[in-house]
Amino acid sequence: MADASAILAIQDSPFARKLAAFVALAPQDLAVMSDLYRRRRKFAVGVDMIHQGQSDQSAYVLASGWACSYKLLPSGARQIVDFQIPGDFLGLRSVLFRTSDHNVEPITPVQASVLSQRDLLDAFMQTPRLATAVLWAASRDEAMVVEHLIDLGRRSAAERMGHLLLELGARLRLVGLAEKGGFACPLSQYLLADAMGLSAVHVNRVLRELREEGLVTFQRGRVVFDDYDALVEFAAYDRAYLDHDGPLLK
Amino acid sequence: MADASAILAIQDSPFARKLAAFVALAPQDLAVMSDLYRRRRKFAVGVDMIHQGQSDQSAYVLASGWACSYKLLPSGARQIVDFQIPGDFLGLRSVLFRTSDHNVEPITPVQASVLSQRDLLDAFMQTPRLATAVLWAASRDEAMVVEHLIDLGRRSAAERMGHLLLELGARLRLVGLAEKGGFACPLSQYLLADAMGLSAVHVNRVLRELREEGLVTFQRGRVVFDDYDALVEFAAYDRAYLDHDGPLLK
DNA sequence: CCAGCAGGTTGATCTACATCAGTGTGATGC
DNA sequence: GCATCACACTGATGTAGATCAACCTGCTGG
Repeated sequence: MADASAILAIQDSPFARKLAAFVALAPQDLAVMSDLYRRRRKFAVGVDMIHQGQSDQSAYVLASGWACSYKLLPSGARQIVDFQIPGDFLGLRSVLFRTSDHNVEPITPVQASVLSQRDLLDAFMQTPRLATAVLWAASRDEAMVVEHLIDLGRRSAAERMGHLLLELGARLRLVGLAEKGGFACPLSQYLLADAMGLSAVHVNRVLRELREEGLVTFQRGRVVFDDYDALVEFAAYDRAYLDHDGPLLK
Repeated sequence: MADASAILAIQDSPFARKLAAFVALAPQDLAVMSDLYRRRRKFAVGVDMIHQGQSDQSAYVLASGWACSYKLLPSGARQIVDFQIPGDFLGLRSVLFRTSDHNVEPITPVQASVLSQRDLLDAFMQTPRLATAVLWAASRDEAMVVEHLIDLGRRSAAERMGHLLLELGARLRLVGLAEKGGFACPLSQYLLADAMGLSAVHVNRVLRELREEGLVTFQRGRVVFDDYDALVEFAAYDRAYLDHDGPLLK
């Protein structure tokens, strides 16, 4: 069982901050989380954490660093499905199915807590509130994938880019990793291209356009919202979808 | 409690057939399902079953007919996220969040069983196996959305079309609604266009190309796979992803 | 101190798809 | 028996974004 200082530490973790936005967490929930959070592993940039087609994978909670989940096509093209930031689950689907249907790769050096299928189910039995919170978080992830699908299907390259940056901003704010007006962002234009179904060259042009329009500036690893409201308008971003202002379940 | 004849009837339903592919269901699971399945509603073509932005929605299980879930953009464009066929859940996310983030519309006349949040949670408490099966089904749905995202991001129009038709075939086969070599399909070229992020005009051309290549024929409401293996190859379709050959959990 | 390299930037050309503006056809209604 | 409507189909033209081929910048390492 976790001791008091560990519980204080967990309360400030990105994972707890995120779940707390969905469900008000009691001390015993935090204690269970603290136990879950214990087994840490480090991963170097570019070394896959989860492999497509491989079975018996663990799931993880990102403690620090950024990662991305992606699929490779026989043609060699790749599509990034989502980026993961601290507090995010990854590989939940890989533990439910026997084999993983996607890859996960660190973008920066990463620290993550390892969760076996057993750990997870045990934790859920102990505190149903936690299970509910995780189910909510998983549904939020699915809603983001759907939003991403809309990006690729029906939005222009510039709208997509604006939407992605707004979404990342909202997610980082939730876990305390964004300052007002911007955030530090380790994504290269190649990664952005693979996420948005564009070429790196075109990503570059789109970023220039957004900068020249005075909407956002993304340069040397920092995103700055030059005119937040105008960008929201331009990208048809639905504020309601990630910006909650309090736990949904008290 | 459901009687014996009701249990026999449920066993043949698309819903039970689908879940049985994931988890071997015991008689008491079927009894609970039969109770869930009781409250039926009918919906006419084009009348939304679930509304974007509206709260306190029910979830449904499709008993007969086809539906589609979609989002509308301020520009008036729409993107179909997925098609639903008999046995599919719909609106699971709408009951988890307070308000729905998407619409669901019947494509043909539809019969569906209504599930309140309460019904669902109660059923899960009674038979955890059923809960597991539903969680699996939800994860499969998410995997399909991800695959659809790959379509839009990195596959050509023709590959997308091939992929969609193969996927629909596999899903229909699972619930006993496809014959070998093809299936009845009520989707208009407009619906296909909205699903694949194309114009209806281009859908028409793509269908012609696939037909002329001798891969698939989609005409007057029937899809016929002229050369299944070649189409799988062409569309880079991963057979493993929907074609299971037995319950994953005994 | 320079070599090598990853990432960013720019211009020229090509192409897959959209858009527009029709024609054809079979089902439904009065 | 003709009007209407939904859907399928076709050709001409326009455009967003890909691809190729440079060059530039700031790091890292020997």
